[in-house]
Amino acid sequence: VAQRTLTATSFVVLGMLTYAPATSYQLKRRVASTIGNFWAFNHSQLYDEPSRLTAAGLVTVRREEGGRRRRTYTISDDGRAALAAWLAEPAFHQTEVRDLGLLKLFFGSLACPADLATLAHDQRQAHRDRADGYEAQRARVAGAADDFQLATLELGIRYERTVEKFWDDWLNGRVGVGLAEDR
Amino acid sequence: VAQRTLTATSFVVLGMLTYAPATSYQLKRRVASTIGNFWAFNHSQLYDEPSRLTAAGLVTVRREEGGRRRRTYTISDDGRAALAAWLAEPAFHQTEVRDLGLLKLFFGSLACPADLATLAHDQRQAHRDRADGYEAQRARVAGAADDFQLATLELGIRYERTVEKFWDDWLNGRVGVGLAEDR
DNA sequence: CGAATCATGTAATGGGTTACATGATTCA
DNA sequence: TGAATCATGTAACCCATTACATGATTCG
Repeated sequence: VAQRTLTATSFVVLGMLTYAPATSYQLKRRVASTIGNFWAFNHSQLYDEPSRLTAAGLVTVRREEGGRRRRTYTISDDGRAALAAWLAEPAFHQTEVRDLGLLKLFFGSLACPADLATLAHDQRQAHRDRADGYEAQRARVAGAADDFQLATLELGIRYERTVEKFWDDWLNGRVGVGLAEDR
Repeated sequence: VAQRTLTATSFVVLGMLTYAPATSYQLKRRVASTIGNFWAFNHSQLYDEPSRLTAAGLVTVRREEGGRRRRTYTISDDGRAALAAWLAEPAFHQTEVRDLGLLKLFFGSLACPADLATLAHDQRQAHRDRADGYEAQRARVAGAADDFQLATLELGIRYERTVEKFWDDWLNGRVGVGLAEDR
């Protein structure tokens, strides 16, 4: 039962396994349709992390005999305890927003105006699409998902609409010092 | 002039160096007061990355003779070209929002109500503080920063207010399926 | 003048990203 | 039945995180 510091990835895997045992591919699908919306995990992470958690005794594996010899992971009591402990402790970490578009905007003075306009259009569209997608998803899963998952989705929608509006305002000259005062 | 794929960190460093040559510590300070607000870089990254960029020929170093033997980095023409090329190319990468609080909310069904309430209070306060901080900062730098940097800050403020309101609504039962319809 | 903070690095570990590979299904 | 996609992994490299360390300043 080797000890190590658990990462966000660890808790994502543990959390997903509380719903039901799963293979890495199933984890990938569960993640992709939920938190993967705003926090990307590439599939190899979801193949690696369960191994580590197994080594730490937080999940157990069972490998198929024949065929593909798939590995199915199940959360252990220790795993549930670790997850519960994490949920109970205060979350004082800063939110990270990693947005290449925003980074480019920051250095906008170095870019040519045409590229900036393209950037703004692309970003507005991308965030609008994303918001639309979330709303469609919400309509689809409204019955199945629990309130917490729906709340997460709700914040996702609000976030994307906020950013969409920002780029729209930017394109229309409504972002700037001059207008900062009128709330 | 070794070739390698440039990362976001690379462009942050290159971009910061366009303002003026800088030591790693100065980079750290410039970053901390701007994009470091929402995209964290630990200081060793800003000591490592310039070395890599030097190896790639995108910046040049000059080391002090006496005293601390500080290294001062200057962006090269190749560096400017690389930055310009990046700014000109379309940005089709998904925004990443890495928020531990949101992750905990997602798994809220596994937590006890009291911990969830604490979480919500903490998050609301944290995001409010952050928004207030940004507004203070905007007031402070309004004259000095360029429009693009101010725009970045503006989005930061809108983002934090959105999230603050989300947690506030959550605490007041105003996030949920029932109310989804009334826009 | 001692403590705290500022400033400037290096080292080690491990997690994440990318790329490589290939066996199963599905579907035209 | 061939192509495309789904599914299931492995391997290597590199960046990011953490920890370690220590010399300069500042300030009470």
